[in-house]
Amino acid sequence: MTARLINGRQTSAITVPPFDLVLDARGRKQLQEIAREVTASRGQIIAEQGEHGPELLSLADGVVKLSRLLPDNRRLIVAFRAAGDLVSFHRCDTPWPATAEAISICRLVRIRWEDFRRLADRYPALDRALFEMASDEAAILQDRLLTLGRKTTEERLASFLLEFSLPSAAPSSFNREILLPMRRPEIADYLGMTTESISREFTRFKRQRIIAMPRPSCVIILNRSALEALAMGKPGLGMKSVGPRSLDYSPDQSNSAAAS
Amino acid sequence: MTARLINGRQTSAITVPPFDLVLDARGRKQLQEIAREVTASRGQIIAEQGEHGPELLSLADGVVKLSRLLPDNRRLIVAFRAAGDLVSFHRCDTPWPATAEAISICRLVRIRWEDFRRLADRYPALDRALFEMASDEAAILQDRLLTLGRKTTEERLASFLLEFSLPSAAPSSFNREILLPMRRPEIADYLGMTTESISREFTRFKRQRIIAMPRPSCVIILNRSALEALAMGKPGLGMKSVGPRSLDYSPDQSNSAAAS
DNA sequence: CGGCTGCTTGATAGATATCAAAATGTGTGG
DNA sequence: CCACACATTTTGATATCTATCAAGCAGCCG
Repeated sequence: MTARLINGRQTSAITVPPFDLVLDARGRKQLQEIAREVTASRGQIIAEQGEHGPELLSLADGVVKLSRLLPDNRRLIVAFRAAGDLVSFHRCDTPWPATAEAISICRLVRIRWEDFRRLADRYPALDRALFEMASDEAAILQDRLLTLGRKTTEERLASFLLEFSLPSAAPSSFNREILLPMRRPEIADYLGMTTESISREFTRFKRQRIIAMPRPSCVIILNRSALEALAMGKPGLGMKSVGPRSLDYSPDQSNSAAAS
Repeated sequence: MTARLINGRQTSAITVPPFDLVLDARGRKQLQEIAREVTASRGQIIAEQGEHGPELLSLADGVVKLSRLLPDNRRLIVAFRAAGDLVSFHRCDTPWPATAEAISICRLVRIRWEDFRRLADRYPALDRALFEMASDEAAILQDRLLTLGRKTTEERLASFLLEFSLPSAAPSSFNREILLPMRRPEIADYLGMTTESISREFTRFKRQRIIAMPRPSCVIILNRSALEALAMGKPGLGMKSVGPRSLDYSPDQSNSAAAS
């Protein structure tokens, strides 16, 4: 029943948080007028990679996974989206770069690009907001690239758990508990590993008292700093090995170039 | 001498290609007025991860690598930039998400964010262009994520070679030849592998007559379709193994959700 | 209380990193 | 222009991680 959210966020009326922020009351009203709501349930494909969608999609509630496929079915989940997120940031004249699939009951807000553009012409801040979202997204993807390219399975899972626990301003007992809306194979496809490896690393974390796990979908962080050390790849703090190393390309001159 | 470019593109005056495209003559002139040119040579750090740069940087000439670092020196090159590219797409109030380093002699165009914003207020198309660049970047990063997360070393190197050969509209003999501005350790850090593995895969490709390599920095593509098959992970066309497979999460209902 | 589906665990194989050394390329100075 | 010295790349032998293959366990729903 109650749709599980990644972090317990909750929305009710038709709103698109990132855009609402930069609009005045009138703009918000116009946004609502061009917005339509639909729902999807677990397993439903919301948009397919390669397909040209005439609409911008925002997620009001639920969780969506964005994934890319190789011809032989190897798959990688590029991102999970939660309430308040835009499903994808691709430009309107470009096909969907990934397939979007609901992994829980979702409420989606649809806005036709055409209508959005008209609104954006009146509120240039919308374009700026779009840019900022896309650029934040790029930074996050860069981080994930480092994770998939250079971290061990242990470090990847640690990074994953921290990513899905709240930012943890005050370490209240609440955000120690993570309710995972995705299943093992989805975590595996998100981290570029196999279900089995995910499971083994979970077990290892449990044995080391870094986490507890009353159910497979609920992880309780017992030792956040250990997780953080692992996620950053801090050497000598529980690492299995040093992992691939990188040669240093010593700059053959003093550094002080463009950046003022 | 002649700075080696990734793809032989060439620029001369102070221009910022992606912006020039959406500006009129007057706008281009104003852009030139707020732009300053500097140069950097191989090994010079242009901007450091975490640092707040007050300027937008565009690359007029040369090649730059953008990399992220783990505390124990594992490193991943997030992207290479070539003539005409913006070095980074991060928003101005955000620190550099990666370190930028010149890997050949570079001519950089600097524009203060402050000045750029003033211009963008007059030319909203600039913000839109920025968005489109960032969103294209995100799509490319998603692709790289799939490459690093799910492809074998062989497939990754194939993807890499194709990425750095020209788009190949007409298969002229020219774009069969790739001049690599980066060295083995840099290719390794780009693909999340080791120098040795890169070298071994190159050797294998040579033995299979897929490429020729007169010098380490020059690769000639002899069999592009074989490379393409490998890069996509086509099964049964020279693959070493099937790689990790992904379970199917069969949607428990017919698909036809939000996308009209 | 079955029968599932999804998760965990175990044994093994294979891919790729690591360590070490040889070969090749590149640049410099005579 | 050639020879030498250093940097880079390639090759080889081995270890290790993680995927693969194969059962066994739970939790869940009918």
